[in-house]
Amino acid sequence: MRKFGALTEPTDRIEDGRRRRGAQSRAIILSRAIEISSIEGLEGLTIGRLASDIGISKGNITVLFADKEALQIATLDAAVKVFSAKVVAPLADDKEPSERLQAFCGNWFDYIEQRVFAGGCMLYGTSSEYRARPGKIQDRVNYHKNAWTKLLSATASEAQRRGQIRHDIDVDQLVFELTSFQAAASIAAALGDQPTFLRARRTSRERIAGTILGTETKEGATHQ
Amino acid sequence: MRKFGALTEPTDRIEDGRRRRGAQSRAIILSRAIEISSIEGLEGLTIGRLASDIGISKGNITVLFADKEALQIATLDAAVKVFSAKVVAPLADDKEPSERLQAFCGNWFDYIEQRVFAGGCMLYGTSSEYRARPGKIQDRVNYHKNAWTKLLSATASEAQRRGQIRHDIDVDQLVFELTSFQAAASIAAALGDQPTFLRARRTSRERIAGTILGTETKEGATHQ
DNA sequence: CCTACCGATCGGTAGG
DNA sequence: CCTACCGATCGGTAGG
Repeated sequence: MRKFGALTEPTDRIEDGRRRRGAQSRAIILSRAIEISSIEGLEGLTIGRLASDIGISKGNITVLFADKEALQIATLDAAVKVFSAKVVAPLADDKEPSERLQAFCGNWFDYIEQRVFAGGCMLYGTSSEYRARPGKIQDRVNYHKNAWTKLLSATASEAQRRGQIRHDIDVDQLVFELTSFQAAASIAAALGDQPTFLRARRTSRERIAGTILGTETKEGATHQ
Repeated sequence: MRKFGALTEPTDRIEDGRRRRGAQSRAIILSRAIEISSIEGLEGLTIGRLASDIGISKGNITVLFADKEALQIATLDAAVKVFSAKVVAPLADDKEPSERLQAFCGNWFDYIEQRVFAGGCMLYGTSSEYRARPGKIQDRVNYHKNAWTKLLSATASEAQRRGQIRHDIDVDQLVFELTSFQAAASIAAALGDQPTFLRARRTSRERIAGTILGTETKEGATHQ
């Protein structure tokens, strides 16, 4: 009897649009939640303020996210999704791994410079915020941070296997340094400390270039 | 008439001990305030919890610290005082500046390892917490962070003038890297990530050693 | 029996 | 150094 309706998806058995509107509300809530928690932290996020900012009821938020902790985790996940779309996704897999490593980090600095979030990178902000507070949120932060770290490590290792990165380079050491510079850059950007931010970007670029064999890069390998 | 009392200082014109007890209360309050805010952040510090933890009234705290922001700044200052006593003060001025630079950073890692504060170094924790929140607290955080950065820069510059550090070394670059590694180490220590903490300490030590001329250090100058 | 949303209010606690 | 309150807001939930 029922055909594909014009306004309902085949998987949506409810035809009055409640499910669709729910997804829309979730997106609006998370967008504002990211803005707030980028500046105030995930602990600074409150259901009441979030509701009044958007112009909806608190009950609406509770019904969509169960409780505050679930909202905080959903906010973190949504922020990481944006990060991933800006930094990770644009990279074509057909690039050489050494170029991809440089591009991942380059994209990261671009994404910070574009001020996608007012408080810099949510990954590093929440990493500091929950460093001493064990729980579900800390676990989720570590999960996301490890995903980023492992992406860089795996890319560098692949480059090393292909002979693009020197064999005496310790990949874990390289990634430790790169993420340390990113953490410093994220704070510098939020503080408006442009010189430190630019120094971090330059340091990252040259640190990677200094590990690469063969082709001389324009930046040179003048890591001191 | 009044001579130097046994229990009162000459500057204390009130002799019934109120000023002394006030200072004692301040010290007790600040000690607990540091413990709380090291873990929960300065924004996670609340007057009510602080009072009930110690077993005093909220009014007592308000009377000694005026308002919450003043309490937060006093807590930050008190934490930095502990940091300074552990890391900066023990160093004799008669040491060579290159040794002093290595010792400042070595002391910093020791102080983190000793878990003086549960949440690592308050300087880096608050630097992240207030990165996007302009105000008196952010100003104070920047003041303290600059003092630490400038201490390292001045020491390195002095070492360079005396020919102990290579002339091609950019001191600001060196200090940027050292403080980036410290920030990463502070978070790693709070998270219980010992490998990353040890890597940060080793990286810092070798980064400094790699800049030093003449005498070969035991660690070598194998910065890659 | 489900989801989405409302106005109102729950018990507690915030800074002052 | 205390109790006693205030205007407000917290996270969460009631009935409709």
